[in-house]
Amino acid sequence: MKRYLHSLFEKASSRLEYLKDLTLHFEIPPNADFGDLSCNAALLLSKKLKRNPRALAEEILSNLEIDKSIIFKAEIAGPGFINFFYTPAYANGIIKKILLGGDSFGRTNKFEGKRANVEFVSANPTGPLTVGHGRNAVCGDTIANLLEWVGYKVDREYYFNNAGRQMRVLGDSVRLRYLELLGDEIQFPDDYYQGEYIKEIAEDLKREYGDSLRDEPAEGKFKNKAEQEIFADIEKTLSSIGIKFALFYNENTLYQDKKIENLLTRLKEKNLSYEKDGAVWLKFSELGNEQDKVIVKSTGEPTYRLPDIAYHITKFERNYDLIIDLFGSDHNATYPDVVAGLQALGYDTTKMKVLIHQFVTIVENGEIVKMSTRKANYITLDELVNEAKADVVRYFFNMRNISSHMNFDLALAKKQSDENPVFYLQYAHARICSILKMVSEQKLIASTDNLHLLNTEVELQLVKKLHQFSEEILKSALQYEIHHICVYLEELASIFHKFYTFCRILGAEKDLAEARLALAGAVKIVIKNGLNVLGVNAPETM
RNA sequence: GCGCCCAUAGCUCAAUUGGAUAGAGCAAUAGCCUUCUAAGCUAUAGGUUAGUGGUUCGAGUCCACUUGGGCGUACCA
Repeated sequence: MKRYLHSLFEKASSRLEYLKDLTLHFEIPPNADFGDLSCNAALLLSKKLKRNPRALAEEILSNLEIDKSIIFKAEIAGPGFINFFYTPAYANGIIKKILLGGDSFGRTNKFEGKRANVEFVSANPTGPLTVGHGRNAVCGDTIANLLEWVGYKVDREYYFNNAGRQMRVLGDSVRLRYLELLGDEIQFPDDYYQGEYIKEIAEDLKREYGDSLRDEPAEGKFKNKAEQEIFADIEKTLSSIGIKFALFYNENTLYQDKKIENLLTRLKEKNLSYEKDGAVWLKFSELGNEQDKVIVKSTGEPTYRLPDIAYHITKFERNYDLIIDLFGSDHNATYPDVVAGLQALGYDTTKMKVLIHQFVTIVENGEIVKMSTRKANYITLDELVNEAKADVVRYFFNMRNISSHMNFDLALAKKQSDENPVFYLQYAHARICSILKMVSEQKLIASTDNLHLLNTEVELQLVKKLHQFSEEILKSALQYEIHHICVYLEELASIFHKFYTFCRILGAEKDLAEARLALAGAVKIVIKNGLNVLGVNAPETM
């Protein structure tokens, strides 16, 4: 429909000069009295042309050659909006399109042939994933889904580091717990990993090797075993909420492949780095950032910025058209340096999109739970999934704008209460499935032959809501804002539940029943496809 | 101190490049199951969009300041 309206304005612009360099926006008005689509062109132009907006609207409207079979009414309202009203015949056409499109209705090929890389989670294997990681995991996966729905070929990627101080401490934590199991007296430092899982890993080692690891260094079997077991758990947790990564990129390979070394050379050649106090510094201040930062410590060890830049270079070398990083807000100070570095080296950073999500505040019994992997003070994602079900967890994280600070009330999540609207959506889907089962025993078959019989208020509303789905997908994908899908689905389900209450199928006259059946079938497809994007199941019964 | 993010109904959150009467769910109150699943529907109530000023035809949205919170601000990642 928007395409049609654009073409109308296109034609009119041959007579009205001022329409030529205007980017038109059609939006869905807040109120049905204002039509199905609304255009604020006159309001925008009135400022530029210094003319009365309503008069401008009159002039524009009289120059539009509207096809009455598509739009039966177009009128000026309020300060100068032009409101368009669809004919029911046009509106009903969407039902056929949806039934025809089926599982892929809503997909577009806008970005066909393009490749995207979405990096998310990227937690180092030092402990189980927490509820805090859940938001990153779910949102990242859903963004990847959305990109696939608009045509991208998407690689989900997990970046991790199994070297460095954190991992040394991890290995030594396991070593101490192992010695403890052998009966040694140990001093377990406060800043070591306190979690029970460390003891479990130590037990596994004892079972496997007996006491033969007494003189094993922390960074040998202890660290390796820890990494291996923790990573296995992380993958299992992710898989329990339907997330599977195509690629795991280990920071170590950057050293093995000499990418760090090469990067240092390039930075030096470009005169972007210098030595001071025995360390290597990068001239971030010259690149527009706050201050110069150390990239190689005086000990010879790189800081995280250097491998981060090297890592992103590999993404550019792998020729992605779109590179997405999803981080928690604790990274908001680090990514500008990485971007600046890449840009200085000549990479097209407009291909990159860094998304920052705000933290989840865990609330239990009215108190805020502070989480720390080190102190073993956390609630794992596993616990949450076990108690609240994967669908609830996914929906909960999907339904909020990632830039909003969200509270997660554990008690509520565990209760599986109506607080979580995912049931509302799933219930709508289950109700439709139930109807379909019923009618198959009768002699009713969904038909699009008599859609004009769908003429009650709620039926028309439902049809018009269906029109918006494809656009919601596209808009959400372009803005990387997944919560729009949830808002849309809740609105759709709400109208459907009204329809279910007021528009009976069984018992209605045959032609009407079959038309309503077609409408219900279309709603089922859209709800299922929407939930599919969110990674949430659409159950047939509840 | 400085930087980024945030503040909307009792609670959790929406609000389409700045647009029309700020909307949902939960909680509350009052109704609706002999008829396709009541995890549903209907109705009522709930707001100085943290505060003050500014920009303009028009501000929850943009700007300035104030207040309150989150995250950063390392030769940690």
